Amino acid sequence: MQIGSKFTIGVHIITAIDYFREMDRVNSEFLAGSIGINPVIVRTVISQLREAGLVRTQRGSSGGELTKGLDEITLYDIYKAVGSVDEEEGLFHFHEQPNPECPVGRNIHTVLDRRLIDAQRAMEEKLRQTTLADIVKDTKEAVEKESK
Amino acid sequence: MQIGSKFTIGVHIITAIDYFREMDRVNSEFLAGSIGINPVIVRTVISQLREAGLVRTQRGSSGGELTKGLDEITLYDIYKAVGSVDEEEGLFHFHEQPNPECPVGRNIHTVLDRRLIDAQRAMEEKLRQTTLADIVKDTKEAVEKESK
DNA sequence: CAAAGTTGTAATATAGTATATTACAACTAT
DNA sequence: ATAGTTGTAATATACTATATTACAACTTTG
Repeated sequence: MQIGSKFTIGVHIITAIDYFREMDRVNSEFLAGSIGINPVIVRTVISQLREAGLVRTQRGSSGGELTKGLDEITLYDIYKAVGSVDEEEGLFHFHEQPNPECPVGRNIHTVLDRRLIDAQRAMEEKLRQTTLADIVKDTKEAVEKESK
Repeated sequence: MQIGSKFTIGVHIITAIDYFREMDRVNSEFLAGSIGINPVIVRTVISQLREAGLVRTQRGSSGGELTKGLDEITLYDIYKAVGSVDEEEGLFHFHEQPNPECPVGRNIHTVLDRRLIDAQRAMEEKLRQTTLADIVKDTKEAVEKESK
């Protein structure tokens, strides 16, 4: 099981919006071309980024812009914005009907849950430690290296 | 997206095998009853636990036993055993066709990957920190509390 | 040894979800 | 006014998790 690609798509989108800031025509079609997916998916993900307050876009008007500095946007913000993991359900799918008549069955959930949440949090904490400034910086450096 | 329930099922199985060690007839049907799933799923998961060297079972002969001490089995061992996350693919699904003709497209993968792997590892590291001895101990304590 | 019970596994079904695609109204820019 | 763009709904497709049926191989029991 994997966390859906909307997360990396979201990162790609924000990176590209900044990277191609000077250019015009950075519309959903252009982004879709860079990412290698359908433009509608781009617009869907951008909608989620907008709802999360990360980008501004306008119906009819091409392109969009970031509402915050790159260093104020973390991977976690995007992960959350696109709903990579359902808030209610969590990262780990627990079997749903442990038997309440069994001592193990009626306690395993409580016993395990704390640990599963901890593990999920540790992953999310790592995502908080990288900002989009890091990503754009590394991307530019990688592009620099190419021309040598 | 969620990590499949085979993981928590695996934890439940090992916990129950130990918890009901004294009893006989801890077969796949009994376990299925405790977990609330189909016995075939139990046998499938047990097969994976066996292949990972965590339990011993025998065709035709009811029940099974652990091959290690509970304190030598971590949540991570079970997570790995049941293949919660594909080794090749990783936890995060990356969009598969970023455009190599775009500077962002051809570098985003390399730039992001390291961070995604780090995040996944942090989660897995947490899973390594809990042993099945912890789980069984907590379960027994929870059962104790019930009778008060 | 025969009968009953159990495991291991294959084959198939079903349901849920990610992603793709079509379509179009609402809006902007020219 | 015309062309281009976004936002979003509706639908299709493919993939995966889980459930279920079936049965051969094997063990245990009487």
